Amino acid sequence: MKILVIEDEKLLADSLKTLLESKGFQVEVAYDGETGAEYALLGIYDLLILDVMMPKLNGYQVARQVRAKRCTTSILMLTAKSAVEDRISGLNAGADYYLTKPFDTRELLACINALLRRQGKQVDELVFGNTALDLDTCTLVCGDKSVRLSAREFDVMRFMLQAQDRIVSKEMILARVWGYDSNAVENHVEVYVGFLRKKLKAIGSNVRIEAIRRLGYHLEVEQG
Amino acid sequence: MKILVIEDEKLLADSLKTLLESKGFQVEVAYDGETGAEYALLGIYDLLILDVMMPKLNGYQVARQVRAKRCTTSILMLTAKSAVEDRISGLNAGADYYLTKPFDTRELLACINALLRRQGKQVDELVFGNTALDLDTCTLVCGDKSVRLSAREFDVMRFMLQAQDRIVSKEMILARVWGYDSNAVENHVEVYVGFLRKKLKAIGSNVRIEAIRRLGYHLEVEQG
DNA sequence: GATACCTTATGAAAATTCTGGTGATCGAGG
DNA sequence: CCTCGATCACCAGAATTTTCATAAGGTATC
Repeated sequence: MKILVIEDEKLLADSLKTLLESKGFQVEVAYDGETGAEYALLGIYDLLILDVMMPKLNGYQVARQVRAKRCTTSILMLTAKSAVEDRISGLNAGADYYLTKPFDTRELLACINALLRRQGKQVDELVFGNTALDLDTCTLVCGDKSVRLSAREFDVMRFMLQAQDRIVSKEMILARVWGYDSNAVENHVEVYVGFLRKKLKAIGSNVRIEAIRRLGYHLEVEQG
Repeated sequence: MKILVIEDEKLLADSLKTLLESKGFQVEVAYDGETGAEYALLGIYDLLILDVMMPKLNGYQVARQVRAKRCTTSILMLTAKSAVEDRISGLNAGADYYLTKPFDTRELLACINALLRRQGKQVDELVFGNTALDLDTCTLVCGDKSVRLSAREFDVMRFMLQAQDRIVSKEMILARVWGYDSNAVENHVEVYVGFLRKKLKAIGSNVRIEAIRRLGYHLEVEQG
């Protein structure tokens, strides 16, 4: 689970980082809105924690910018402003939750869990067509047959399943699975899609990974 | 959009119903936790608004019961209890948002919008006539028929749909889709307009791409 | 050191995209 | 109303790009 904290108060930002890392999250920090928005748009985070009052771009602007680019990462807004109007602006700008400082750390963690749960990233299996991906055992299951996936295969498969009906580009898969700063190339994705197709067929799944030229891949249920 | 309100204070429940219906939602009300949980488990609602203090089953219990049955309807908890512990219990019981009474109606509506937005129920699409361009799957949809567009076809179609009623010149399309510095020629546009017309006809769309001599192209809805 | 996994490389295959040409259509001007 | 030039539609095949499948070399792990 990757979380991006966008917060200009260094003290708070760093204590957030420490808190969240102690709970097993991967955390990165941006200290102003502009770099925050830039990071966020990579689309590799599961959650943004976003302060409102910041230099360069404020939190509302960051949220709007992120949503305008059709980035669907969950946003938790965190701010000293407690007026109702501010909460409304935050939610309308695209935030998913609004918490006012000072906040209780247990409440923050409960919010984070609620948001991640809602993303369907905490369930123990992802289902598509007649096939399920068991997140505990990294196994593809179809009827009474099943096959274990390697770590990479699993990451790629999970990302595609989470995208649901949307088309996922190879860049997105690369950024998410290999990391945006790795030097992996698109052929890696192609090879792993090949592996996955083979394993899907082996268990008799009706799920097909369809290639869409220039755009990426797309999951489909085979009709027949 | 269907909303279920579970609230024992009849006055509040009914005013919520009125408010939400005035915003175009379909609303049903349950006046205690037991019947509320029963209704909720039908799985036909897009959102539950759930009071905590209620006879028979309280809000936490309802939420837990709903989640235990793997029902993923969004839950907005609404209560007079404002202690942090209560908010944490609510979120951990499976709620997606926690609002304390008395609440501002505009804030309530902003929350509801945020929750429904997160459900991704509204697909991203451009609509014209009886036809829609699904931006997630790059597909033209008309009734129950649909056809996938190639990357170029999609770019051209999107540009025209975004132009709405305006006439778009071939230069504009070239600049926008192929890039102002490419060496593509106007015939490219003509060819792709041809492709699009064929696909529009194939799905029975009433959208026509009309050529306007010397000026460019224009979308029209065929009258019949 | 055997096994599984990840990365890199390659050529074949497939689909999209581009090209040039031909015939159809339109509108202006006589 | 007819002619002519310009514009547009359409087609078939070429060129290019993208994807697939496979193999082989590295690396980590037990």
